[in-house]
Amino acid sequence: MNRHKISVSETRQRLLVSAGEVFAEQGFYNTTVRDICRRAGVNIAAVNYYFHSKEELYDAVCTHSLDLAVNKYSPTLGITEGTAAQERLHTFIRSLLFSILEKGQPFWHEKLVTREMNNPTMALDSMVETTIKPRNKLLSSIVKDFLGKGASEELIRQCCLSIIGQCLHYHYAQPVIQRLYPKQKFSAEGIETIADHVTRFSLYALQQFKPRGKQIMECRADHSMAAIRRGKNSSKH
Amino acid sequence: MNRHKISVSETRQRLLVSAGEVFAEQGFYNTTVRDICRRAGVNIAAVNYYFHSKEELYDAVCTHSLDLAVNKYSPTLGITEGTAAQERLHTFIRSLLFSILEKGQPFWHEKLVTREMNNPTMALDSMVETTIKPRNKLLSSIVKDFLGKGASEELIRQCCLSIIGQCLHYHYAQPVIQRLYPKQKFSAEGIETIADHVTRFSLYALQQFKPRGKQIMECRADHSMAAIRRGKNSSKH
DNA sequence: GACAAATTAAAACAATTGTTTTAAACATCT
DNA sequence: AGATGTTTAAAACAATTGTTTTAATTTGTC
Repeated sequence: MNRHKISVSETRQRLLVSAGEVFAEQGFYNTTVRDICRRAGVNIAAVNYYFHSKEELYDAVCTHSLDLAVNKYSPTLGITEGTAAQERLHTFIRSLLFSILEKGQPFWHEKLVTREMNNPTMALDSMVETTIKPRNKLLSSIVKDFLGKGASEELIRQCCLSIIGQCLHYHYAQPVIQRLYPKQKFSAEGIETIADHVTRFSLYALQQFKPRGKQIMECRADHSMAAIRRGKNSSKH
Repeated sequence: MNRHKISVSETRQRLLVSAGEVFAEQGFYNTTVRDICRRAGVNIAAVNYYFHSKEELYDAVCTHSLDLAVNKYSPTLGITEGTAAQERLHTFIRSLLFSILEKGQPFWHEKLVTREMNNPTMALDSMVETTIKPRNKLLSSIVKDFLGKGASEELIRQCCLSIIGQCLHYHYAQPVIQRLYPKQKFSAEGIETIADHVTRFSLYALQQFKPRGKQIMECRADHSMAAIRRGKNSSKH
């Protein structure tokens, strides 16, 4: 009977994978269960047999991809307390960009989240709690390091939105970016370049927002990014 | 007979208005012709009578709203050659933000374009030519003023994307911004505040990108934005 | 091998979509 | 007023969606 549920029927897993692929790519509303089943090589009825509906399948995909995300590819990764602020910023931006622009299962969740931000389903509320708020908190702490104690909550929030906005734009506007700049590459190499720019752009701005004082000199510092770049892929073609 | 086509049946106009409203709000795919007709107080068959299909109705809305946009509310408005670079930047950002965040007929077109950028239909290609490319060219020229002659095409492009990205984020991520910051207002007053921040943020970054030289002092200048603010609504509550 | 449960397959269902048909209502002109 | 062309209204159509039903097949256990 149901003594040992070994291999919860590979069909279920196949559905989960195919659904993750399509949902991350096209979003909830633009995806049909027939498409999912076709890719999974599975009968249509399977989605209602294993999950009870398209919605619950989507929920399953969300929690499953969240598991993958937090366990293996959290944007917090490598950002410790001790790290210098500008490097923490760079790491944050880099991870975010990779997770929304790179293809592949590990990055499904961020794509789902990014879609939800723009085109919500019933899953958004939980995503706000599990993913967006923590991510925002992390970025806020980084921004705070730049702006200092005196910075208002509003300014911090606005700067966070400016940074996130720059990143997500490459995801949201991908169709038109491809047309405007056909040479724009979204390979790993290309994403690194984008990350470098966004970091530099934001760094420059943040440094200027800092209250008047000693940083007048250091804000001019161009070696800030150089220091970040060094040791990664300093010689890129 | 068809000697003088007076008053092309108010129904057609009602359809055009309702369709513009709904398309701008929900995009092409999420809009049903039944919804459009209901709002217009018109029979379903009317859309196929006056326009031949949902697609052609959408096309009509696009060209009609483009007319309104270029004739009355072009983002070029007020940006002349002589104006100071930072004021041109502020004007550009302000107009863009207003046209995607404010409600109302005059701003339909930018909302349609913004939707197309993310979720293309057959209309995107023409929009790229008529709206996006010109707008990009304008912003590029402004950015160039900041970066100077020596700036590479790639840097200019990246900075433009950073600026546009910051603005459109407020449109794209509106559902989640509302949840994260319930106090965020998108009234005219609120939009002005956003425009001020995005301008300042971008200004600071651009100034730092400028090749080394005289601007070391002036980049620190906080009065740049103050000068812009002055004369608009210098005392806001 | 036989029986029971779990899984798969095919077909059908109900709801929604854009579109078309059909006829009624209206307007215009002689 | 009556004929003619234009516009509206109601209903039906075909295609697509998520879901369910029904029966066939496979799997596990004795």
